[in-house]
Amino acid sequence: MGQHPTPDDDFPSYLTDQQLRKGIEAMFFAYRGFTADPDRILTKYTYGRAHHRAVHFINRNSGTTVNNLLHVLGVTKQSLNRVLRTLLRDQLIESRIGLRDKRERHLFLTKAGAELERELSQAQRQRIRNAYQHVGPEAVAGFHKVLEAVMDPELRCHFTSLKDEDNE
Amino acid sequence: MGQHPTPDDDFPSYLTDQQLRKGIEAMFFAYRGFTADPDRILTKYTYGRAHHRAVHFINRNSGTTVNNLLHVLGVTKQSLNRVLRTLLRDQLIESRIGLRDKRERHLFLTKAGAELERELSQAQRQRIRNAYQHVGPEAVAGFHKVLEAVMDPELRCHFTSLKDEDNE
DNA sequence: TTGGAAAGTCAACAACACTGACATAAAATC
DNA sequence: GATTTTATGTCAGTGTTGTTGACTTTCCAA
Repeated sequence: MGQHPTPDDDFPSYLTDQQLRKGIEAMFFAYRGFTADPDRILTKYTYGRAHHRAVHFINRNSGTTVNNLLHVLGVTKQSLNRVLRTLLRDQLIESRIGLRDKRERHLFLTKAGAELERELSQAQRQRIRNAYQHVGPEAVAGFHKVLEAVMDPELRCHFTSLKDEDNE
Repeated sequence: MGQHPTPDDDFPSYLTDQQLRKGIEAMFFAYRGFTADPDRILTKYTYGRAHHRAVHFINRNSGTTVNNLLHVLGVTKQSLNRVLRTLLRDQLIESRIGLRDKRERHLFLTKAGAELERELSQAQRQRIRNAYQHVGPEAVAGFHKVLEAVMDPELRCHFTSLKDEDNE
């Protein structure tokens, strides 16, 4: 099954189990590279990947609530709270009580938090930029298509909602 | 910088910081989907993602040594050893002393280990297959190009060496 | 024969996820 | 107005996965 040596229209060669496994391994190795630069930087601050993710999405969606953030990140509030507490303690983020709904806390980056975010995202962007430049726009378009198709549908809405904001 | 509103040849629109950030977030959400199915299965066995990775690469490269495996996985021998110990205990893998070099341990999947590997990879392949089918071969080719370009050069050799074996 | 590589083990630790339980405040509903 | 639900925060405990450092055994090779 899937090991068909002579591909035809019904069974295209890019859908063999071997090709799929190549894609799986490429995803594994690429994700390592994808997180390598920020991880290296974060060790300087005794922070981890979770802090990066929090800072990234607070910058991306300034004023987001805790509840929204933990849905986007897909973690429990206890797990997120641990990260937010250290970021608040170190004054990298700010938490403001909601105006309409006073139960909600809206999260913002401080000046120092924005600086950290920039340092992390610059390194990560540089790697992606190099890769994009190397392969060209058509490959990048395909890359985006596949990634979106691989997402869970319920996670995809978080992504596309962010994407729509870009198109303003 | 990078927020150029009117892209030209020197600064193509697919290399703006916004586009790069989209790619970064797509990678984040897609990786979640990518690991979701195996993770769900693994909880049944009280195993984790590290067990999946070990089983995957032992299946991929049957008879591999511990040293080779920890280079591919990018973890310390202590971390890998903990995983291998439980897999040995549960008789999912086998460790044979090397014939030429008796210090080396060559790792093999048992029947039960091969079954687990199949269960995990089938779920993961199905998701990738659906994505590939949905976007078509050109997008898949671009996907592979970008992933390979994102990898660290020293990790890429592990990937390409695996890839070359496919082409036998 | 000696040096060093390969493998395994033990201990300690840290990051990051989980569950469960509990508290507080405020909104929403009955 | 009383009750329920929601949003948040916190405490305790647990598990996986990674790390360092130290130590031993085995064994190839110079």
